[in-house]
Amino acid sequence: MSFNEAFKAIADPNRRKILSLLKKGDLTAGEIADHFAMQKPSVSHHLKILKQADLIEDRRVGQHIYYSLNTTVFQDLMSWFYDILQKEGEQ
Amino acid sequence: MSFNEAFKAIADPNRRKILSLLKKGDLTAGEIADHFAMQKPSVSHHLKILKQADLIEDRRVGQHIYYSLNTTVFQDLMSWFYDILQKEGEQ
DNA sequence: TAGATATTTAGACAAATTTCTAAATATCGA
DNA sequence: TCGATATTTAGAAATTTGTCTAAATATCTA
Repeated sequence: MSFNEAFKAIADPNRRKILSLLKKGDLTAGEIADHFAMQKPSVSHHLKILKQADLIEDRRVGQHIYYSLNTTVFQDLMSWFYDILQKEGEQ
Repeated sequence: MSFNEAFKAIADPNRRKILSLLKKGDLTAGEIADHFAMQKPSVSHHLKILKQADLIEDRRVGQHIYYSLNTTVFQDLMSWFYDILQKEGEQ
């Protein structure tokens, strides 16, 4: 179910940028928002979509909510690409 | 420019299905449309989006237009995934 | 050249998406 | 407990997307 959600999630350049930021380490919602021109509620919305697609996880630490990459779904997406690129007979 | 277009193109499940069909071999627009419940102009629209994203190519043979995969852009998309999955220090 | 077949283009419309502002919720620290 | 800070939720507006029908274009064959 989250396979299609994940593909839709990464279709947005802002969300791909969020994923790239999180690759370097966990960040709070506010720290992520600092990298964008859009308002915080908009960033929050993108975070929600990434979370629903299981591409990121969150944990609250006091007032802050930390976001981190969840790489397991990425593997599934990669598999789809591998499958497309594989030649007939190689599968 | 077509990097973002490609990510958007593969976000749609019907378009991913078209790509999977073409993996097995080239098909005409009509043959592709036969695999879907939607009308031919809708399929044609999806083919146009995939073509603009450089994910497929077309060539006319008489009345038919054959579509085929263009795998070069897939490599670029894969690279993005690789980069996300790579751990810090491994890059 | 006329009719049939294959496909795309045009234009309309509903649904989904992206962004915003305002308000709500959660937590901290004095 | 109160005010400040961090973040999300709600709801509205503009844009984009996916699909349809009708019409146009291209090619083949008799």
